[in-house]
Amino acid sequence: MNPTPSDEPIGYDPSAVEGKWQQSWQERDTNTTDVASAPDPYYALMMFPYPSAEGLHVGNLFAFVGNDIYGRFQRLQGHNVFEPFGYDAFGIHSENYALKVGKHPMDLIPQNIANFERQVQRSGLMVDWTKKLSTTDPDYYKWTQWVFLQLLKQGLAYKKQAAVNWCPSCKTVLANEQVVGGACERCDTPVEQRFLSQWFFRISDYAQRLLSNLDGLDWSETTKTAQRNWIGRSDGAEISFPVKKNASGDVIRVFTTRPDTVFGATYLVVAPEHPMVATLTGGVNKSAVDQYLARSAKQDVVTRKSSTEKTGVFTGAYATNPATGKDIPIWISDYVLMEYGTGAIMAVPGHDERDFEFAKVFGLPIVRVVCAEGEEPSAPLNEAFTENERGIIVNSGKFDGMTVATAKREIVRMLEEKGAGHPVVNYRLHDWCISRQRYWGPPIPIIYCDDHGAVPVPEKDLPVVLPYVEDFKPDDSGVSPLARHEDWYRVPCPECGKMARRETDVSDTFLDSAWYFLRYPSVGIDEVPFDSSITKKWLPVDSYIGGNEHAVLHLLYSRFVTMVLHDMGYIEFEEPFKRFRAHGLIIRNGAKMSKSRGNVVIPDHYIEKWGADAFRTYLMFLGPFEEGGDFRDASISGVKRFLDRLWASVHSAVDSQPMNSVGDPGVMRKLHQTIKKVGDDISRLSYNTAVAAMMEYMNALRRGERSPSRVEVEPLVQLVSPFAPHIAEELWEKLGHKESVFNAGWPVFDQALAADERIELPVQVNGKTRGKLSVPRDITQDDAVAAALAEESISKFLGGPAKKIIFVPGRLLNLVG
RNA sequence: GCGGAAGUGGCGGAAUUGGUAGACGCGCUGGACUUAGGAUCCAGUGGAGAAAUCCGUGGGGGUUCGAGUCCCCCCUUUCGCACCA
Repeated sequence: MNPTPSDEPIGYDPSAVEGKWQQSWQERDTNTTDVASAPDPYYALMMFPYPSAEGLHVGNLFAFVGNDIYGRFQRLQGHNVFEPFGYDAFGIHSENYALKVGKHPMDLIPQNIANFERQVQRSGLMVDWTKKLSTTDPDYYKWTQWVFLQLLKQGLAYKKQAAVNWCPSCKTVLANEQVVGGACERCDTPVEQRFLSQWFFRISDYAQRLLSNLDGLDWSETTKTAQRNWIGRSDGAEISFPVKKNASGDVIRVFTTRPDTVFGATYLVVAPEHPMVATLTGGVNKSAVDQYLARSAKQDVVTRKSSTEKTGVFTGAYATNPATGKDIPIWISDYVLMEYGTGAIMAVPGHDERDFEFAKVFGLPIVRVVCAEGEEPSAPLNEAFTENERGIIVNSGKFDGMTVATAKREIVRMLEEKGAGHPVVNYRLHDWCISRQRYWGPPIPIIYCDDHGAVPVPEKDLPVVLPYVEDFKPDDSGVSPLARHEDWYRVPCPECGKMARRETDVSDTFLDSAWYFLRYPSVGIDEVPFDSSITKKWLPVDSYIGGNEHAVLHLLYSRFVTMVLHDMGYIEFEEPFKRFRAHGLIIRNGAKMSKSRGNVVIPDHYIEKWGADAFRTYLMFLGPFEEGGDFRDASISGVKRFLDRLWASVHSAVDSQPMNSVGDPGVMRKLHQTIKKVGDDISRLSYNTAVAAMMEYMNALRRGERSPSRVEVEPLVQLVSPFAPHIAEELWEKLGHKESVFNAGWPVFDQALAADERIELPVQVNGKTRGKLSVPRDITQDDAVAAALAEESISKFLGGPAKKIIFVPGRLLNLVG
């Protein structure tokens, strides 16, 4: 006789079990991957974290566990899984924090990493710790500097004086991507404009390739969309407007996506920073223009980009509209941006909202050149008519009557014949500014020599080590703190040996993370950044999981760097991540977790109380992995109860039953259905439903106080192992196995055992469910109808004979009266 | 403004192709065991109704034998981008 469940000791002590197995994994190298000779490599990568001083929070853990489950599942499928871990520890975030607490980042970061690592280890990830990296390690950033030199070699790194975003609080330049709504992404301070000499990467050269390749990637659709929008391809034309005033043959080139409206271009507008402003401006207008330029130069970027109020000034000059032959005035306004297109536009107030507004403010002519069907060409415009789907061209000479699409093509052809225009594709994507006037980053490996200019540091001299300096605080000078350390920056020129000066700026953290996935498998190899045969074996990354906040920046930069290294012949692939899935965000009380809200959850005490296994499983159970969910500690107990019942079931099965016990047919059917479902669900990261399926099976195992037998419960240990690895190992051992459960493979799914021979067939009358019939799975339509009509509770809804019968074999019967 | 995602019980959420709406868990209710239970186990649990039955997936239309799922309009929330010509 089996003991009744209520007499069993229920519940187990997670900390003892988890400590035991974490130690065992370490001693037995269970999680170490043989990168050199693994026969069936699978690279399961997660985005490496910034090791903050607060430590790991549940948002990090949610992502790591999601990846870990996927990696462990792939291992159970027979792959040699490589799951590395590292730290993205350079950057403003670390540095600002170090300043705040009055410590040096070189002292602080190792402490943070140690704390972080303790937490990560405690959560039971299948990480190969022999391949750990930190971007702040000279052995790593040596190669980050090498990457910079490769881009330089390819002509893809260049220095230019440019208007850059300057955060007066962080005292550094920000990339366009780090400016959110005109303010610093990090501290919300309004960003100012400064003119500094900066290093840029020519990512815009790769815009089309970065865009086209997206189609072939197995990535979350939302991420691909974000990248497409960021790259921002727009098809249009460049049109030249000869300047009337001077005889030197100057032309103003404009970019437009609406060449079909060129007959309605009644004035031109150039950006205040446009190089031709000075030559255009004459006599009486000069003082007004100077005033306007001074005003907009002073204005911070926030106000300029956020206010839609139109301001501007007339230059006094005119240009000729190549379509109409008429002279039109040239204005200056800050609603035209120098960084997009040519920095000049043709204004078509009839068909562009911004131009319309501007024309209204300054009383400029508004001409209609597009009509809706049935509308009079002379109909006045009370607002810009921008609907181009149904638009018909009017007041445009021989082009009248054409659709917008046709006119676009024909008018560009006409302009081309006149030499006044040609089709052009423009991208929103700008070159990547990588200079940072800060301390905490890899020094850019350049030496400035009076005779030889900017000389790259020879590769043999890498790394250019970031020196330990006490005063690493940035100042308002616009140069890095390293520029205050002459003993560091005074070095001989590599070309001629004459005293020269190091570049004192450091590079953007996004450069650190743009290639780390290439390094992981080759960690420990000092001669090269990534060994070619190991790289060929492990890359591109098979599965990459990370946050959608990096949908644009990190993922785009990584793709760019990978393409460049591919073009240089270092690697054989040009896309680094075959498959990418963005995980969701864990929120708390309906709000995003943040320090300012004080709702950040640190996992430590949850793990202490419930165990890592229960906590991991709970995180995966609280909502769809790709959407995230609300963290509420209320329902952890349900998951722990599930693990307790698993524990009790295995113990009772092993302790009180013979080895050759047989399973109940109904339970075994459910088991095989569960094996199938859990495997399918994990494959598509539907972890919450996988957990639900296992719980459902557990309910079936113990329904009516039955004691499950060994064959019923043993495979469940394997199914649960990706989620709750420690208890799975313990129970696997209890079941008599000597090897790790992660070397045991996935339970074999038997289709025949999973099939139900009888099913509950829902019967509808006129589309409303009126009953269920227990019938053989392969029942014929006639038999099903007969059985349905025999049921008084069903047939009573059907007045007479059924006029129509819809029968979906095995699924449903619908009788239409 | 543009683009994406989403609105389902008291709560978190299921429903892979149009086919039993509410799996699984929390909570709640009842019971068992117990000196006790905020432990454990079993069972029940969308709403209304004594029942038959009716009503139910943000709101309103539509397609269909059948709609949470498809189409049109509207409302709400949320995340990106935003004077990009």
